Amino acid sequence: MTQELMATLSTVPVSLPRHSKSNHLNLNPNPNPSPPTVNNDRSFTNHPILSLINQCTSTTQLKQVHAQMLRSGLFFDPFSASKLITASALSPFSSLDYARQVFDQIPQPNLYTWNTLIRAYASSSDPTQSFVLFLQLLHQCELFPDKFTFPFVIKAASELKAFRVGRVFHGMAIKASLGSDIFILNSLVHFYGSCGDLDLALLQGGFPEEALELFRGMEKENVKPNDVTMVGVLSACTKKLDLEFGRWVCSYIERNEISVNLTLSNAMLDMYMKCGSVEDAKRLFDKMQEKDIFSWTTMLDGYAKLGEYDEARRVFDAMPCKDIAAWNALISAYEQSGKPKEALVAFRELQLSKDAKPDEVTLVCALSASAQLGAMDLGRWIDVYIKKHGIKLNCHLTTSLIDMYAKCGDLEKALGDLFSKMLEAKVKPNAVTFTNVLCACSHTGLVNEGQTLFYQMEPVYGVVPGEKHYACMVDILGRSGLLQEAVELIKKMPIAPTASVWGALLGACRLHGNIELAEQACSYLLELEPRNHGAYVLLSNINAKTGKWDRVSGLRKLMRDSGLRKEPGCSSIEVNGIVHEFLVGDNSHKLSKEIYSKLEEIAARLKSIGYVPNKSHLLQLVEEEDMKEQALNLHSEKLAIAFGLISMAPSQPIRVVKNLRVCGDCHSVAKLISRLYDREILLRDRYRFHHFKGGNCSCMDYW
DNA sequence: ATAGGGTTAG
Repeated sequence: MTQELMATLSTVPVSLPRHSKSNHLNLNPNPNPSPPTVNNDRSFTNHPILSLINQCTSTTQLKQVHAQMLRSGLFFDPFSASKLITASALSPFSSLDYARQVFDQIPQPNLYTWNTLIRAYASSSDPTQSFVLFLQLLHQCELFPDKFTFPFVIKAASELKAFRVGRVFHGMAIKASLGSDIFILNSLVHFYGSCGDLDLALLQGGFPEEALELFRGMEKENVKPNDVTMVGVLSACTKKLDLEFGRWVCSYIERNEISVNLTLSNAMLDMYMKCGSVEDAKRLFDKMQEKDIFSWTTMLDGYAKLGEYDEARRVFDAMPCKDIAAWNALISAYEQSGKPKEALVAFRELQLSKDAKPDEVTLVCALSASAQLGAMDLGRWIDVYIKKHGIKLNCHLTTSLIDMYAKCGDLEKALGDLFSKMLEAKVKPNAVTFTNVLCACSHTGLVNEGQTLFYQMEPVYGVVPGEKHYACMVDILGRSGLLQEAVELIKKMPIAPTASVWGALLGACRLHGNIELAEQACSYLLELEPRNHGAYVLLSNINAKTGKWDRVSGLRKLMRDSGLRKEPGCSSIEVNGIVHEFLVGDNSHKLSKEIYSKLEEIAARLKSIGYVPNKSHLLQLVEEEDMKEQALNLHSEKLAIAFGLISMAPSQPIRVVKNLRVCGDCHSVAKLISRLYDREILLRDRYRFHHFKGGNCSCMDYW
């Protein structure tokens, strides 16, 4: 829809009248006089029915007034109709659908009426409707957009980050001699700044710069920037992380005696915080006489983004009232910086506090944290919560649900259920959705489905494949043995192959024992990421598999010399909604004794069926550098599985998440446990998913 | 005759 509109708008013949800057009298203001049905008698201004409109407190009451207006004929007076539109579109109990119905019945809506509806749509959930109306205004009636119309449609363009459409509005406003209107300029400054998040903006050097250009241009046009302008200018500085210019703007505000209200102070706070001057921000914050929820949240978010969690928490605790944005700032900061456990603790706190109700953002964060931890119980609970509260499944929420189910091992639910439903409901998948879906295809070995989707991405869904999608596709192809196809795909990439692309190829080479290609992939990978521990491990693994021990020890030496060390293995498991973490040889858990005796029991049972722990040179090298025989039993994933066996009902599958690749011995043991104890085990490691059932694993022993 | 532009979380 947006694309269609953009195309239309960019070809719109601009035939706007030039708004005279001087006060010339327009001798022929309306070449097409209104039809006779329209009553232009101004005495209606004080009509008693009109005063009723202002007393309405519900749509039902408005409808009653509407009926009276129809009966009395007042509805056919454009001014009176405009009053009804304003009430139905902008009042606190507004219903845009109803406003639109009313609008469609007005024979000759005046410009005020058009503008009111365009304005209401601009800040609605569907701002494209502003564009639709704008086009109708241009093509279906004699009226022309005026200085009120443009700020609203530009606002809609900001909301949608519709850069091209917004730029067309800018051009049209200039042609209509409205290029110096401070309201239009301010909305444009904000618009250009707000388009700065797009990938496109990054490629083109950033639109915040255009916002600043507009501000500089105001000087030449002799338009005096005001406080609202400066909010937009500061916000553009924030996007550019340009502290120097930000400071200059603050002094400009002072020099030009621009009134500094709370909003402007907040914009300054945000600029200082995000551009890296916490001191300036703190100084200003402490000095501010009046603070609102924005001031507090800006400080909170600033500290959280800097990783200063204690300080963030202090600000949060000091807040006089905490709305959902404040909670979200805290929760998302944890979730985004690899602290999913802390994120969920805060999420739980929010539910207990009853300060605010979780919204889409909160739920997306909580789902993402659940996915990171493999906490499917909580993930499912959130799924139910969404349904129970009738929360509309938008793209972000659906994508997070798909991610959560896929990462927690329910690929069927993620792909078959959620993704299909998403398409059915016409919710547009975005780049992240495709990453999750392709990843799920790779884990379930859905080569054809993955390939089809990948090639549909751009033509059907308008999502340009990025490096992550290529990496997934290389993985899907390579894993199924189509190494040559994978190489061809890499060659055809319009963007430079990234480390994850080479990593995927390397993994596939390991699986299919292609040393030659592996060496190539690895050297490309190490060129991009010289400190990639996994690359060395994989390459050693392939060489060891084919007995090239010289190369193996050479690689090991290389690793040692470069001081590369493996991060400690860590596994987590969710039991009754609480996430437990285990490190290698961990005995800090309060049920540690029971866990270790369970492990002994397992070892004995395995031994009785003839199982010999796999302590081959290969595994020692690859998985745990200084692994001793007994250390096999102390791996974090084994501890987590043992804990699951003693603490969960036999009917429940055991879900474990490990931060590194699962060790070969642990993999064999998990398979046997799934048979001996008749338990499903779902183990997600850093790279893929292992679903153990009846003695087998879904990865078919290739990982 | 009526009105408009701005700041925090993802």
